[in-house]
Amino acid sequence: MSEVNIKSLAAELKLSISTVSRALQNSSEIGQNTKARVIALAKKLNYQPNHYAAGLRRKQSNTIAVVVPEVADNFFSLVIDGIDKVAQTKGYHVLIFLTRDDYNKEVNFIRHIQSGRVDGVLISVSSESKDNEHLHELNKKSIPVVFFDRVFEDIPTAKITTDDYKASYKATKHLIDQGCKRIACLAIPETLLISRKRVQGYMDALEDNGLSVDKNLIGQCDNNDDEINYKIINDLIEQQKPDGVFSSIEKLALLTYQSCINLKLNIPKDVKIISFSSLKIAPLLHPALSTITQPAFEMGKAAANILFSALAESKTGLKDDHIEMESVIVIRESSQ
Amino acid sequence: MSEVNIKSLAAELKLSISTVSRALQNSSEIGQNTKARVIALAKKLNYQPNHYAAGLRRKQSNTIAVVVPEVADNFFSLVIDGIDKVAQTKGYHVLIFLTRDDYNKEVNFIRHIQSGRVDGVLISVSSESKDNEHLHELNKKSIPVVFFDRVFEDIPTAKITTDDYKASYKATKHLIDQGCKRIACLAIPETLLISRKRVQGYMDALEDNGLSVDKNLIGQCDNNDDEINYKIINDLIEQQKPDGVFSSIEKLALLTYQSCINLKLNIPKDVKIISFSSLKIAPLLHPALSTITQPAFEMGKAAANILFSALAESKTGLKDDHIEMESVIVIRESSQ
DNA sequence: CTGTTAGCGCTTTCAG
DNA sequence: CTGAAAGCGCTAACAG
Repeated sequence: MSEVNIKSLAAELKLSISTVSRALQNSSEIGQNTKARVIALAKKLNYQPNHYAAGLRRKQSNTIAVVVPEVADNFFSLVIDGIDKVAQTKGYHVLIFLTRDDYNKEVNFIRHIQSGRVDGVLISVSSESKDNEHLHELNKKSIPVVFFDRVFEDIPTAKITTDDYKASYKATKHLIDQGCKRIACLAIPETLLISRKRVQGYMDALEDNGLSVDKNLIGQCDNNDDEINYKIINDLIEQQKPDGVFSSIEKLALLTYQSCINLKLNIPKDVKIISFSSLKIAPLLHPALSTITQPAFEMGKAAANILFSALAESKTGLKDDHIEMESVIVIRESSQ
Repeated sequence: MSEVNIKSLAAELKLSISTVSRALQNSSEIGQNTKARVIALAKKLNYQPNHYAAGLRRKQSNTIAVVVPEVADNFFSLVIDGIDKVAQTKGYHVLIFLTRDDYNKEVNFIRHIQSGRVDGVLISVSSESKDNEHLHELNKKSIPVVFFDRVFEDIPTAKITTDDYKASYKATKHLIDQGCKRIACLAIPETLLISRKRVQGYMDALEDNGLSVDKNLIGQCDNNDDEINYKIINDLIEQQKPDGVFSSIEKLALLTYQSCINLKLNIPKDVKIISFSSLKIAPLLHPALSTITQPAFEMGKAAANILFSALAESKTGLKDDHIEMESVIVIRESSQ
C-alpha cells in the first residue's frame, strides 16, 4: 500500500520510530525543532497513518456503526446525515450496516461489531418483536449503544424516538378543533410499531373528545401498490364522506389529495387533511395541507451526541434513558 | 474489548495459534477433527475475529469507501443502497464519507483513504471543475476507483453516469411528437453539470426538429425556495403559455402541476408535462405526468460490481472506461 | 496435519 | 528530550 510509513520517515530523518510517532501526535515531550522537521517531511511525502495499526494498538477505531433497516428512505437518510454531521466534528467515521429488515443479518452485524471493529453503535432495529439477545451481548461488552426510532425498551441504554403517539393525537385533535366530526385515518401495516402508535393517538384523541371510533373510517393501506391504496382511499372518501383525514404517511396524503380533486371535493372546506410528511412535498400541492414533520436530522445529531458523550467519558456504557423528540406540526388553513 | 481471541482459543484447546487460525479459515491442511473442535469452541464462546489485526496483516480491509456529496437525497441514497447490496454479497463493508459538497473535505477524505483504510473507492465528486490532483494520487497508488454520476473524465479509470443528455433529448422529442410547439424547460442551477446536460438535450431536440430555442421558455429555478420557484413557473406558464413542459427535476414538475391546476389548464390537453422523477411521486398526482427515471439503484450495483471485479483480479487498477446507463422514460398519455 | 516464528504499522511503557 | 523494545491480534512462510 502506502510505502511511506512511520518507519521510513524515521529512517530518512535519522530519528527513532517512537520519536516520529510522538512528534506526529504533537506530544509535549518532543522538541519544537524535531517536531517541525518530522511534520514537514510527513507533509511532503503525504504520509497517512495506518488507521488499522493504530486502532489495533490503541484498541480504538474512531469509527461508529450505524445499523439501519434501509438507507433509501427519507427518514433514515436524514438521520444518517445528522449522525455523520456530528461524527465529522469528532473525527469519527461512519460504517453503514443495512439490515434490509432481515433479522438474521442484524444478528450477524451485531456479532461482527463486537470484535472491536467500532467504538460505538447507533441502531434502529429491524424488528421490535423478536429476540434481542444479540443486543444484550453488545451492551454487556460495554460497547456503547444508542437506539433510535425503533428501539428495544428492555435493554438498559440510551434510546431516542419521535413522539408518534403524541403528534398523532395532537394532529387529530386539531381536526376536531376545526369542527371535523367524521375523521378518517389512513394507516400503514400494523406490524410496524409506529403505525400502531399513530393509530392509537388518533383513536384516543377521538374518544377523549366525545367522538367514537368507527372502523369504517380507518383505511388500512397494507401494500406497496399505489393503485390499490388509491382505491382504498377513494372508496373510503366516497362512501364514508369524512370531513377530515389524518394520514400516517405522506404518500397516502398525496393519494387523498388526488382523490379529493377527482371527487370534486374542496380542500379544506369539504375535507381537511393533516399528514406526517418527511419529504415536505404535500404542502407544495396545496396550501391547506397541514403537516407533521419528524425531526429526523436532529434525532441523528442527538443520538450521535449521546454516543460521543459516552465515548469521551469513561466507556462505562450508557445509562438507561429514553428521550422523545417532538415532531413539528405545521397547520395550514388557507382555502386558496 | 472482546476477551476471546485466537490465542485464548488455542490455549483452551491446547493447540497452537496458527492451527486455530487455519481451522477458522477452513484451511484444507487441517484435520476434520481439529477443525470441528475449533469451530465448536469458537461458536460457543462467540469468537469474533479482530478485523483490524487481520487487515493489518493481510493488507486488506474488506471495506470500501463511498464518497458522496450527500446522503439525504433520493438519488444518492438509492445508489448507496445498490452499492451495499453487492458489497454484502461479497462480504465487504461500506464506509461512508459525506463531502457535503465541500471540496476540501473531499481532499482530506481521499488522502485519509490512501492509508490502506479501504480496498477500493466509489466516488461522486463534490465539484466537477476543481483541481483533481488528489484523485490522481489515489489512482496512482493503484487503489481502484470507480466514479459515478459526477465524474472526472481525465482520470483514467472506470466511470459510470446516467444518460442525462440523451434522456432529456428523448423526452423533449416526445413532447414535439405529441404536437407541442412551445415547450418550456425548467432548469436547476447551471453550476451543476447535469443541469447543463439536461438543458442541452432539450435545446438540441428543439433545434433538430425545426423549433427555435426561446430563452423566455426556460425557467431558471436557481434557489431552494419553493415559493420563489413557484412564482417563476407560474409566471412562465401564464405569460408564455407553453403547451409542453420539460422539467429537469421532480419538485419543479409538482409546482408546474399545481400551477396548471390554479390556472385551470387541463393536463395533458392544454399542457403536457414530462419530468425527471426519482421519488416517483409525480405519477401519483396525475396519470398523465410522464416521467424519466434514472437507474440509481442499478448504477450503484453496476459501479460496485466493476470495483469488485478489479478487487478480485489483480488489483492493477481499473481501465479507463465510461459506461452510460439508460434512464427509463415512462410515457403517460391518459387524459383521465 | 501441526507448531514455531516473524512480522503488518503503530503506540507506549521503560530506560536513559 | 529521545531511543529500545514489547506487543495489539492475526496471518503466513517455513519447518517439521
